[in-house]
This record gives sequence, C-alpha cells and structure tokens, in this order.
Amino acid sequence: MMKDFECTQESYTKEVLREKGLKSTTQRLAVVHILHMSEKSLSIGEIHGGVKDMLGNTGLATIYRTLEMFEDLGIVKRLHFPDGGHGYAFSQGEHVHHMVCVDCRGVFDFSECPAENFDYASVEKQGFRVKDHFIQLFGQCGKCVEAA
Amino acid sequence: MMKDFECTQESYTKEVLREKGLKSTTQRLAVVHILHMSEKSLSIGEIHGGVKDMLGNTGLATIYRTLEMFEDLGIVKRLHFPDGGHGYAFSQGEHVHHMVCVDCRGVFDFSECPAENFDYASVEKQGFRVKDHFIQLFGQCGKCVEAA
DNA sequence: AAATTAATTGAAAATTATTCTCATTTAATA
DNA sequence: TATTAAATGAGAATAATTTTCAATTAATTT
Ligand SMILES: [Mn+2]
Ligand SMILES: [Mn+2]
Ligand SMILES: [Zn+2]
Ligand SMILES: [Zn+2]
Repeated sequence: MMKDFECTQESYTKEVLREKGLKSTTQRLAVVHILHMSEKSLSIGEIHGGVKDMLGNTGLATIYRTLEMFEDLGIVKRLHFPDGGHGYAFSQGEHVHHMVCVDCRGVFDFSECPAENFDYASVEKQGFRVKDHFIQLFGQCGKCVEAA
Repeated sequence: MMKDFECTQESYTKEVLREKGLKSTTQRLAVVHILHMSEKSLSIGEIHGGVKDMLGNTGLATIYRTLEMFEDLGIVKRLHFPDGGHGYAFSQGEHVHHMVCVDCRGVFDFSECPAENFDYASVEKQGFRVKDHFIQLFGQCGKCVEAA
C-alpha cells in the first residue's frame, strides 16, 4: 500500500499526541484530515459523517472525545455561531483567530491578533487578571457576499 | 402595593420591547431583574430557578424564548466557557465586552473595545467582509485569585 | 372599566446534544 | 510476536433545546 502523503497538520498532530503519550489512532488522524480538507468549519455531525466516509463505522462518542482533546491540545478551535450552533476548525496549535461567514460557516484564520496592543491593565479592575482571550470575527465570505 | 423601583435596565428593556411591539411580561422583566442583580453570569437553569423564586412556576421554554429574544435585541449577551457551558449576562444594549472568571463565572463588562484600532482590512482576504466581532476575556476575578 | 385581540405562556412531548459504561480492539513498546 | 495501557464502539443514560397547542395575559379599544 502506498504511504499517504503526510501534511503539516497531520505530522504536527502526531507529534503533539506522542509528546503527551497519547495514541495516534486512525480515528484521530481522520478527524484532522477532515478538518484540514474543509474550507468551512464543521459541526460534530459533519465531522462524524466525514470520518465514517473515510473509515466506515465510527462511534460518535469518539468524535466528541477527540474534539475535546484536540481543543485542549490547541489543535482545533471551537467556534460559536449566532444561532447557538458550534463549529470546529483546525488551528495548528498556534495563536490564531478566525473570521467566520455567518451564511456558509466558511472560516479564514489569521494570526494578527486584533487585541494586539490593547491595554489589559485598563480593564483589570478589582484584582481581575486576564489570562486569555477569545476573539471571533463575523461577516460574509466573498462567495456569500456575491450570492446575496 | 408599592410600585417597584424601576432601574435603568428595566426601563430600557421595556422601551426596547415596546418599540418592537413586544409585550413586557412579568416573566421577561423577571429575567432582566435576575441578570441585573447577579454579579456573575447565569446559566439557563440558574435564571429559570431565579425566576421561579420570584414568580412561582414558570416554564423553562419561556426562559429559552426570552433569552434568545433578548440576545437578538442586544439586551443580554451569551458567554461561552472553556468547559463548553454557557452563561448569560446583561449588556444594556451597548457595545460591551465581558471579562469572565473561569473559576466562579463572575463577569465584568467594559466598553473599551480591545479590537478598537485593529485594521480589519488587513484580514479581509478574498472578499471577506467583517461585520461584527465577539470578544471575551478569560481570567480570574480578585476573589478567586486570592482563594487560589 | 369591560371587551377585544394578538402575543405569550406553561406543560408535556419530541427532538437533539452530550456523556457514560463496559466489553472489545488497537497502537505503541519490548 | 507478546504485552499492555489507551482507545474505541455500541448503546444506554442524561442533559439541553425545541415544538405544539390549549389556556392566559398585556396592550389596545370601546
Ligand atoms: Mn489574540
Ligand atoms: Mn458556545
Ligand atoms: Zn460564506
Ligand atoms: Zn471568580
């Protein structure tokens, strides 16, 4: 059998898993592949469907377990949509933020941080300490702008 | 019976509802009151509990309906926690962001926008148009910093 | 103040989302 | 190839959210 082409995302994931003593299972690598292939964010159900297409039957619980783990590891990011739904997007373990299209759920990530030179001290009242931030930009992708 | 003191949040809500031809029901005003009183963000269940304490039996569906409506109207903001849970916080219809304590879910809102002078054009690739953004700061509140 | 009426509610069922359990499988290592 | 701890799958169990529809109520009109 021909060895699959291994993209940056796949080898990155394997490396992170190995470092943590976690296994690089086919299911986990399939999740990475599905997300990596997609230009839009995917729901749990869509990821599950994609993995089943690749591997045949796969437990939904495994998808939940994998995504939670990947989020903790910084491999994927969970996005929150105005309609209450959620999507997942690859984030390569770097500090990236996402622009999401509210029409098609397409995603574009970017590494410039919108809060780059924000003075956190100005809002750290009453001893509050800012440790992290979540930023998500909403809008329409090029295609959806035209289609509208 | 003595007329209740009407705070800014309550009269603001009534006004928004009236403008939209929506009714200022006791349930809706109770939700505003509960959120306004709380220094932390509240889950759907907590809000439901609070409203039941004020009014006696209240349908959970009403709480869901109210919060969705309030979010659309900009009266409340839904917050997203790292553990996957959600909380709601009053937002007075203004453009505010929230700092949340990951330990106690306490919230502080602030009107300075961390992305104030971010150059959106720099990330609007391929025709993407940014229309809105969601920013949430994570950290620990003063109490939880001490307690830790 | 009563009548009117469209909006809203409550209750329960229905649906959807998420987690748990545990027997079986599998990736990593020796 | 044998060993073993980690991971999976199946399905049950929970939790979260939405739907339906008859009954109630806030706002408006007599
Ligand atoms: Mn950032
Ligand atoms: Mn969310
Ligand atoms: Zn789009
Ligand atoms: Zn706290």
